Amino acid sequence: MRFSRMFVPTVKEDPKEAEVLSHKLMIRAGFIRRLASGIYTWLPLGLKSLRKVENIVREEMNRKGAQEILMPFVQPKELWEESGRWEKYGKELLRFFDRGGRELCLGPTHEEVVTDLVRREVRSYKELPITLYQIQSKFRDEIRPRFGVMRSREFSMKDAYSFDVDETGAEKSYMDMYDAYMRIFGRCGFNFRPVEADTGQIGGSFSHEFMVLADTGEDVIISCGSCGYAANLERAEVGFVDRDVTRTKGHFRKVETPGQRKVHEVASFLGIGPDKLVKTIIYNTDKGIIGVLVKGNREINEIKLRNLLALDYLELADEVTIEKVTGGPLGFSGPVGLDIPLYADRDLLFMEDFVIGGNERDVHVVDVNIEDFKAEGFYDLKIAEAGDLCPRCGGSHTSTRGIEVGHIFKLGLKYSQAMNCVFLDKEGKEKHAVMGCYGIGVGRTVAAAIEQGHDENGMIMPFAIAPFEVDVLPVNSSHEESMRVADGIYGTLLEKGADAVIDDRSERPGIKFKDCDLIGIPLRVTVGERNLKDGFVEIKLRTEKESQRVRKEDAVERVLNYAHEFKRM
RNA sequence: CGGGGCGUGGCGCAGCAUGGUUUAGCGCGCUUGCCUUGGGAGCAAGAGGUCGCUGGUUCAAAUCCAGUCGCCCCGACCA
Repeated sequence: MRFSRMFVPTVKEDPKEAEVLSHKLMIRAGFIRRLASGIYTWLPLGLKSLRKVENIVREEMNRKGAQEILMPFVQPKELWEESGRWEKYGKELLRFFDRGGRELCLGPTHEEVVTDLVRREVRSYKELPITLYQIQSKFRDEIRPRFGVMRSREFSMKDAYSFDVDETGAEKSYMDMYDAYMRIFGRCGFNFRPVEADTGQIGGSFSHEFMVLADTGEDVIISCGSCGYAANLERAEVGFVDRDVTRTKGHFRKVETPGQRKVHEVASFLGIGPDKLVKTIIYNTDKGIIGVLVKGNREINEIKLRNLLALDYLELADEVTIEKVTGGPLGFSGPVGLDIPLYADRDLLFMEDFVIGGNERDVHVVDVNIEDFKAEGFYDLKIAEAGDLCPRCGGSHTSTRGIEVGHIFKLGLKYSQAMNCVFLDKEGKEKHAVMGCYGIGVGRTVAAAIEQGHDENGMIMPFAIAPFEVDVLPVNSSHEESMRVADGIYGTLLEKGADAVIDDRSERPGIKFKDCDLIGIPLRVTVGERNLKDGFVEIKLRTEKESQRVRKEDAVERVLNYAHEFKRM
């Protein structure tokens, strides 16, 4: 490609609309432009990167025997009613009518369509297992789109669906996808981690998210420094060591705490640390009102709570409810004397003489122990933090931020049952297919690469997904010999299969250098009069500060060597 | 959906509290010419804005008021 002919609208100043780095850089480097909130056009450079990610995904999907299809973006209401999601999906599902009055939606995902396809066409166990995938636009009417293509409403996603005859097969399909994902994100050049994720209402035995590690990531990952344990914040378990605690029952007493509601207020009022307090949180659930106890300096993990009690509905109780149940106002609840089921975090087992609310205004109770009230049980109910114990090996948790680029999970029979996707097994009996589904946010993957690789000059794209591999840059385009040599190198690189661009614009060198850095092209061949006099050109890696002088005849080979090295990584 | 903010040439902003000397300005970008070519040059001459939209107040509105649309941020929500 000749730079002078390319549509690359780079911008010097940060766009007002962007907050996060990848978003700013993608706009500045001419990768994307916004059309409406959460809706973006991919410009040539961005699209090149996007396609490179897609191709890696395709190759690795195909390697595992998954087969590419392309399903419709617009889907009929009826299918969604069958799965029950027309009701459940909520406002993220964009619905509309066609001229005939038929109700449709824009596909936010394709379980319904693919299940419908397979149930129509697959009759026998002999046709299974099968994994189908597509790379398609999705639409989710996000409440608040943000961060450019990181969380947009219209976005490109690879979604794969596996159908198996039984659990064992489904697990094999799952592991195949797990492997494929490891290869995909490895090839993209990411520093990433698969982490255990919550399976949510979907159920199923396991699920993994693939997280690209980046300080600016939206998600928090908890991982163990000693063993391989890693999980997202929703899921991360906290280990514990059993130890004896000597406790005295029944020596608690009330104290006046006028106006002190919040943990830190009570703590500083009483002159103690917040970890000497126990918070009593009242929830409204589909199984009635419950109380949850957790150490004052920790937060309740509502996902764990939901899972523990198999709750469909869970919401903090309002003040009126709290007063009715506890007899005291918000901020003064405590377990002693409460007549609702109480679930306590395991921390309480190892606390002595702690402080709780007194269930009346301006009163707390000190020197309380777990024997002083009745809890249903003690469980892992808090949000994990760095420093907590690993549940597997007793090591220590660390916390990292990450960007979720892939998510795989076992669906089990959820859709095959709801939509009657059956086949005949060896015995001629009708069985439901066991399903799995596997997503990769393709656009988000490009953004993640930028979040992970950048400096003050712009993107530092991984070789495998950079829009170009090498930029041949004649310093002065009006200098004939420079242009001739640059053209020669560029032409040979193309012949040898490198994805090269030549910056033949008659811009001043500063502009060309800046653009090259901004776009994040991994390799640069600078052809300047100064070095050319002695028969030299320069090769510079985007990641390095200094460039190297090489004989102009050797330039192509050197570039190809680097390219070869990068590809092996 | 709640809270906050913004909307002025392509981009980034000033002007608006106190309406009128502003012919609506600045930086970047753009066009033409000269000059220049190792990190977003310089000089000169230009093009480009009914100040988001609608209505109102007023002799007079970018500026005040109301409505409306769009966008951004925080929160709630979320396969």
